[in-house]
Amino acid sequence: MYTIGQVSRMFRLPISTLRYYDKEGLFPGLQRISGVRKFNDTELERLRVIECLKRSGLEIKDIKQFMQWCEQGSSTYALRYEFFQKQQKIMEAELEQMQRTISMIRYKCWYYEQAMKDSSEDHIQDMLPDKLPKQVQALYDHAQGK
Amino acid sequence: MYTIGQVSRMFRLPISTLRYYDKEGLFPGLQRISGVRKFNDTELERLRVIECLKRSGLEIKDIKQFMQWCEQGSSTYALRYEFFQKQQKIMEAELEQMQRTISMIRYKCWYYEQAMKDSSEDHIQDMLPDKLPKQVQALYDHAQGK
DNA sequence: CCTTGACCTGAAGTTAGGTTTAGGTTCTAC
DNA sequence: GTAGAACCTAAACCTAACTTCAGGTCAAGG
Repeated sequence: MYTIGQVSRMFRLPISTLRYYDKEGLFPGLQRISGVRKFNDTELERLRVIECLKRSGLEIKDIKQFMQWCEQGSSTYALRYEFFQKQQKIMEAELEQMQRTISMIRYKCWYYEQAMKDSSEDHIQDMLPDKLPKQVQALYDHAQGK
Repeated sequence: MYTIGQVSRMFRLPISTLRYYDKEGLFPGLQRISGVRKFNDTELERLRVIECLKRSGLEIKDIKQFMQWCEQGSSTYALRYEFFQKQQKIMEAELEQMQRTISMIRYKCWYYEQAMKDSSEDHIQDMLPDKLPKQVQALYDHAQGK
């Protein structure tokens, strides 16, 4: 069993954040001994899940809902399964978006490298929108979702 | 040349957002005719870049800085190049993080599918941390950054 | 003339996810 | 028995990125 200070150090999260999560209901059933929070392995695992779900863009209230389902036992497996299925689809779409964003940024890197060499953007502008060098054209097209 | 209403429709952005961007200095040198904003192709291209940079997680003030460099002409190519280089590195790290997050979510999908079949998590818990089915173990390990 | 639609402004309001503050308890060591 | 460390609470504060509001200008159509 761990105190809030120990958990804070283990996860490199401010104590205030852990208390905030608790207040928001992210640790239903968290044990307390004379008012002091006691985190056990269940809570550590939950905290790992919280960090993952936060990274996936979910809001605290949705994470709270999930934790409540966990608290309710095996009757909510189906709900929890759907929850992750849905989030998986969202994340896969976001991944694609992110890859397009990266293509745009890589294209811009090439663009300014070239602009530095030429001391001008004119030469590049003449190649737009479909006469760029092959590799660069691929980035450019990918960025536009083509 | 386009009015704010036309640009709003073209980009599916609220008019208030475009005005906010302007107020924050994201369109330096935006033309006005008797007080009314007139967006031309330069601003449309800038808006595309703004959306990309926002997706990449940059703050308005950083985007503003970039737009000011654009306004200053060819003397700032090197700065703009570095700007995108830096952002590229950030995004590539974020992409990896995101892929780990997706692995975790895919693992959880499998987990609850299995839990539903077994009507219990016990069987799965016994396989942790390294006796999961091969494909699932790969997801699990990847999620932990291994 | 006057109404309608599209634009303008500055200022206040909103939201999420925390963080900070002020004041209080509890345990351990000297 | 008192000092310090580590915990507790409620409530106020913070920030970014918008959004809403209240009030005003201006051009075109009936």
